[in-house]
Amino acid sequence: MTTATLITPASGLVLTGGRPSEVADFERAMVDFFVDAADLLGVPRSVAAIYGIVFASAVPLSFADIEARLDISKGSVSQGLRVLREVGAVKEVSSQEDRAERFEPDLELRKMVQRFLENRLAKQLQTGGSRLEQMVKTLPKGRHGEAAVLRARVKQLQTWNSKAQALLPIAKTFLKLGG
Amino acid sequence: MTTATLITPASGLVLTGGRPSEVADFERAMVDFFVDAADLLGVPRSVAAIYGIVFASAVPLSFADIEARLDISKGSVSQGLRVLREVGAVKEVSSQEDRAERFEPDLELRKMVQRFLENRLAKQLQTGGSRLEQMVKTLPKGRHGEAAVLRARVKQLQTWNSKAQALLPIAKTFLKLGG
DNA sequence: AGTTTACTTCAAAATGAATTGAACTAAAGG
DNA sequence: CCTTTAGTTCAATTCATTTTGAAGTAAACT
Repeated sequence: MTTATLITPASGLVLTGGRPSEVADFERAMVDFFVDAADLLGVPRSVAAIYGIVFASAVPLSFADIEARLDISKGSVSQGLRVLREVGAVKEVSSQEDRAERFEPDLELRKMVQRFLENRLAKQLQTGGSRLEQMVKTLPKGRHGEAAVLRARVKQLQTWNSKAQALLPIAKTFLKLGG
Repeated sequence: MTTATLITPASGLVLTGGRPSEVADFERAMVDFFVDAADLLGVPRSVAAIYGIVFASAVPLSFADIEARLDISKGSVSQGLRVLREVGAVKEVSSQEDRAERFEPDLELRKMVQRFLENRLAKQLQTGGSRLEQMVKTLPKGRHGEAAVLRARVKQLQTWNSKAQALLPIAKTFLKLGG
């Protein structure tokens, strides 16, 4: 088997194959797109890459396809697919051809974004909120204006925290429009 | 010097001292708050911790104060402060007492958040946009409905990308209200 | 001029996260 | 049943990022 190995500039990942190079280019671009997003969203790059390669295929991909196109180990593919299945980003479809599992994108992006907002942002804002309560309790009651300064700072954080909380549902609604 | 060493549960950082423990508690909570946020925003934890300890003090802190309270190396303090000065999160104030530099929080949080939105989110959305253009160019023109499937997927990403772009200014405005 | 104090630099060490791959399980095919 | 194919698991490795600390610079005292 002839194996041209191409380095994807941005993702640092590798796509292999002797397949038509427009396809490789397209896949590369798609993988890079999701890998970039992954950095932002705090998801492991390999997981994003797997999602990208699945998203870039019009037909469901097998485990082996993914392994070959990204040139990553079986172990990584297995773990990556597990994560993606768990969050519902990818689903298994049965194939008549052989007994290999095949994967295609499942959730709409909207739902994934929404889930991200829920899990990462909302949760974070919430634990931030309780930390702030904790802070209010431990506010040093020193003399001078010092205590006042610190109280003001905590208040500032609380204001910010609730604004962010208020923004979340707005963002959700906004992203929902139009689909 | 008696040195009680306390482990901060969430940040994994350490605060040392024989100082009144309410103050330590308060500082710990503040440092944890910012360290949590740092994870979300993709800033190194030690940098966030330094900002936190500075934010938790009603009076400007010296280099040595920071080093001692967080129990981190001089090198880390130096680098962390450099980053914070560069982004304007912290500023140097002169002290009459001695020739040590002192630091206090500079930018309002609002500006820091705004700067984050600009730099990380806006930039990301923009490079995502150009990747998408690239993808359109390399869309494989295979027969069947396959090409159509892929075109639809790219379109979906574009829609999402522009929605997010549109959301940014809204978020900015919203966060600005009330200050 | 020499010493101390205050900080910076950067190569090396530590840490932590992602990745590999070999051993394993399970189901299908013969 | 025995073999093959398909995928999982997890200890060990690799890789990237952070952190350290020792050596260096520079300004302020004396």
